Amino acid sequence: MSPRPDKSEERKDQILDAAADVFTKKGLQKTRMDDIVDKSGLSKGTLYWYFDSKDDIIIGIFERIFLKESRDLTPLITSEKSSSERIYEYTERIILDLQRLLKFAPIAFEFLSLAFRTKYFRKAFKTYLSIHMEILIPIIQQGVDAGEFRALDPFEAAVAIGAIFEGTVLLWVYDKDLIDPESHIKSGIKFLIEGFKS
Amino acid sequence: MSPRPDKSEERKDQILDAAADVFTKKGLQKTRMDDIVDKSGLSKGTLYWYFDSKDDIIIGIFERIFLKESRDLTPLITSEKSSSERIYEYTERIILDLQRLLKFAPIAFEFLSLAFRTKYFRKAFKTYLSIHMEILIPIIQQGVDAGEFRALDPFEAAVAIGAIFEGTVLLWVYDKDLIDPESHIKSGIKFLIEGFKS
DNA sequence: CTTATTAGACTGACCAGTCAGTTTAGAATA
DNA sequence: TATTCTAAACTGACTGGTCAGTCTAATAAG
Repeated sequence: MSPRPDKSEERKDQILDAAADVFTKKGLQKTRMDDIVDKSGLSKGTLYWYFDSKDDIIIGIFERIFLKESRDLTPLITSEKSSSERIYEYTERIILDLQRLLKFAPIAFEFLSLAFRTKYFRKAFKTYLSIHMEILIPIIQQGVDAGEFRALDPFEAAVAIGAIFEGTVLLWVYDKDLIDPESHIKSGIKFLIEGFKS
Repeated sequence: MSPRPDKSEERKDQILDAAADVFTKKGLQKTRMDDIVDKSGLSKGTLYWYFDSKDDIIIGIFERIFLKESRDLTPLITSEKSSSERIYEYTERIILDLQRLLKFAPIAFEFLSLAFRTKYFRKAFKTYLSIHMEILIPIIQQGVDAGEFRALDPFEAAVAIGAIFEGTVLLWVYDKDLIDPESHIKSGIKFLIEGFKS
């Protein structure tokens, strides 16, 4: 069809790479389309050829960070190992991706405030949470059934685990010198698992 | 001295009331000075008589939310009660203020992203965290000393408690139908305390 | 030669902040 | 007690810069 080779994926990546970089440095709002133009080495016309608007680019970045790279954690649900071990493994896997995510923390919180104002983001975050809950709840339920954990509400326990993950990152934002996300997530999860067992 | 009674405190409050309202509804960035003008019933000139800039008003709002209303929690450090009881009481006190804080959640996350970009906010959040850590750590240390808790790092434990608070609120932002901040904070803290004891 | 792609100058809406002037409440004066 | 006087308090039309998005012309691949 096209008399020229389709470079659209390459170009879109090029634009999103540049945008991610500038957005992270300057913030979503303070970033100008011209900043992305300069950083990408393309022109404004090209940017608008591939993306309809700044918001469109913002959503592209969001999906890249939060949705695209969803490692498949479902095998953990049916593993042979004990529930505790599987939760620790889940923790390890999340932590593997943590450095990448922390780099985007500055804009992550801007996305979060968008969750209050636009339906798209509200829905996306809801999905993000439910994916993780649907992995954790069965694992915990199995732990209860097997007598490994005491009688507890698996949903409440899963929420507590999620809170440790997210909350530790938040405390790190409060004080990046004081909090080490990796080790404090690990110790927090350990405390919880002990609590599940007692 | 002044040929007219000093209404500056009243006026500043009036402006901040209006600003808090509009900021929460529209966001820091999307809010126009004219929105605050309309809401406050004052004129633009008056706004700039009392505040130097929009940023100045934003900082005023921030301090009102995060710094002014710091209930005094220090008595908990030296109470007669057990460490667990004191942590539960600390939890109850935080929860008392939770509804007010959740109302401001939409802008709280905008403040958080400012923590990455401006020194003032970075410092303020650091202070906020240290205030809470300085209450929790001694309580936990006493629990360890008294044999109520197993040998654990009081700082790590305090971070875990803080993470439950902040993280539960974050999960609530992800899905406001699924998460009930009040009850999930309580259950999360309970799991941790059990973990401290085991 | 056709058409996807690229370039970047340009437009117009928007909005923080300004400023020249007006009003007000109390102080000073007589 | 009535009458200036003063400075703080207030007003809102205006300005100047900014920036998302558009448009037209140029380019180059096939």
